[in-house]
Amino acid sequence: MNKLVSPKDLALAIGMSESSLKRWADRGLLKVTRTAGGHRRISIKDALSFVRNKRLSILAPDAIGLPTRAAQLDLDEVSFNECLLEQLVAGKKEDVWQMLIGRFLEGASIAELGDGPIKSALKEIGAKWGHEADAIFIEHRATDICLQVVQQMRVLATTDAKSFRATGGAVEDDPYLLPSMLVASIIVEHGGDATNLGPNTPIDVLRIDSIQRPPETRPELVWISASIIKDPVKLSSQVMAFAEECGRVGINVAIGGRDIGQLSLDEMPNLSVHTSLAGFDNQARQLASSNKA
Amino acid sequence: MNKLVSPKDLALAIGMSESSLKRWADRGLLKVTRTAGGHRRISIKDALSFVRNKRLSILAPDAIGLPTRAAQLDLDEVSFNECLLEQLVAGKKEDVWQMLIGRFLEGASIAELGDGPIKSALKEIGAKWGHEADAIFIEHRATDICLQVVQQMRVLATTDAKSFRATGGAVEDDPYLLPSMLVASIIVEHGGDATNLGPNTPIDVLRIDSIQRPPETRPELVWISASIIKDPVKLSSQVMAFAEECGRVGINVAIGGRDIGQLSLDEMPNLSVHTSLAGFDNQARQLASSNKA
DNA sequence: GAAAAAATCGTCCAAATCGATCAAATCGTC
DNA sequence: GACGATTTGATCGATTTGGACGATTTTTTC
Repeated sequence: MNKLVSPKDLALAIGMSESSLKRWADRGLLKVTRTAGGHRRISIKDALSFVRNKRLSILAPDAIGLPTRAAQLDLDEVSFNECLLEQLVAGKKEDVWQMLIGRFLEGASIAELGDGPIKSALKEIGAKWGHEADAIFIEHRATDICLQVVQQMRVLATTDAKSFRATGGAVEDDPYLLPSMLVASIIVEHGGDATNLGPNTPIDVLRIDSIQRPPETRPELVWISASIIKDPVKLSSQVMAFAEECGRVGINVAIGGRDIGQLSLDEMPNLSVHTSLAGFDNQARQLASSNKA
Repeated sequence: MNKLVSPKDLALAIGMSESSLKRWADRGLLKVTRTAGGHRRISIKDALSFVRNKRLSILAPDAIGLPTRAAQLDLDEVSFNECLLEQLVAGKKEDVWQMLIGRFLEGASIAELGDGPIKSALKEIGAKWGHEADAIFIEHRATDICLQVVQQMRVLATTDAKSFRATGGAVEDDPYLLPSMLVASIIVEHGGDATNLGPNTPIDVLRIDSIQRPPETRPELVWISASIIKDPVKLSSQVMAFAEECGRVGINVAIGGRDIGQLSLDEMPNLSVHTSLAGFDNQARQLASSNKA
């Protein structure tokens, strides 16, 4: 994953000329290191970030040491999702990695991938089998694979400059890691600084990292993920109270998750209820752009 | 810490050729000492300053690192741990990242870092505060930061060739992610192929990915992490039964974790009880080397 | 301690890359 | 379509890199 490639290799991989690569590097569009003798070397991470930013596609993955991708360009969305589900069930880590990271590099957003293939695959996996041991096995393994991929996307999307801050996690008694990790990654993708408090995080804990902080260090957004809700009534009132407190100090609250429908939440100007990751994506984009100005 | 490395090691570590390293050394760009017979030797200190100076990135840390033995507790070690604890409590993601990944790149093994700074910091965090909201906040945030770092080490350590296979996870009702992730990373560090089934994984689920697989695809090692044990008696008998079944088909079982002392386990040839990550580390090393032959 | 195996030496050379230059291709505008 | 501005791709001699070689040193093994 962390090999160095030459400008020629990368040029070959993306079907551009070596001259252009060198020029882009010299103009700072592509991060390069130099050998002691002055030759340019590009880390895979920087190469991939560049490919994604420039909206290029990798035509010859093997030129930069990436495993050749099975012909997926001609796969329509439905069969892509089916194929991913198949690989996830089979535990083919590398194949899943290639499929998802491939899409990511072609410009797909984390939210798109999370709402689409990942969500539908995990939903299918959760639904098709019961709670037998083998069902749990498939689910745990698939979750671990997805976690690794999402974490990798988070690393690939990380930039130095942080445009806004956000904190969040999954509610108490919700053990799911992935949704909250996805939201954190989406925030990072938009240049934000995300603190993911992970699964099983009571609202009181979110309060600590938001309202109870000194004003300058407060996040601009708090996200709440609720895949499993034990006590909808209690959680509803907790969220409402929390959102109101946040509203008084100008913090936005965004909530989403599989079981979000069980909550009854009043309308509030600073409270967004998202039924998909796309909602978080939009909100993150808005926050990022408003902070840039 | 006065370890010497050869040009080949350093070349491997930074992804350059041995020839170039030798040439650079002869040109005076890289400080080298010579053995009596004329072989070049480079101190880690000089190697790192060279790498920093040239802004090269280290690709294969294990090439210049040695699996060092028992942690040497000098003053530096203590203040390093104190500093890490401080940064973790403050939530300084980047600093923690830099400290731990830095150590990793300098050659520290994942097991060392897990047994040393990470374990002591999280233990301290868990102990010092009670179960108030702010304590949970600190703990969740610190755990997330450590998880990201360990995940990244796992990626950095990943190689193509897989020398052996292992599967494992944390026992039922144990929600902790980190220990099992650490073990998975250690396996990968030694060239193994690790399937981490994550927290809250019943023994029956481990059975699916081990004994119940077709013989050729069975893992050679199953690890069990037990940070929290709800029913020690039941778990003991479950583990014993599982280990016995594994023994019959030649699978090794390794168990460890904070609350491992609560279990009463009989001696078995294929069952290892580890009180630290170093135990897993050794076992992984043995498996890797025996498979290479 | 001697023999065998592995690592490193210095040297050589083909291939890759450098920076610079320039013609061709592409773009935006009129 | 014409035209200036920009981007791209190709080419050049000079330099750097990486792999190969037999000879020597270091490490491992018995």
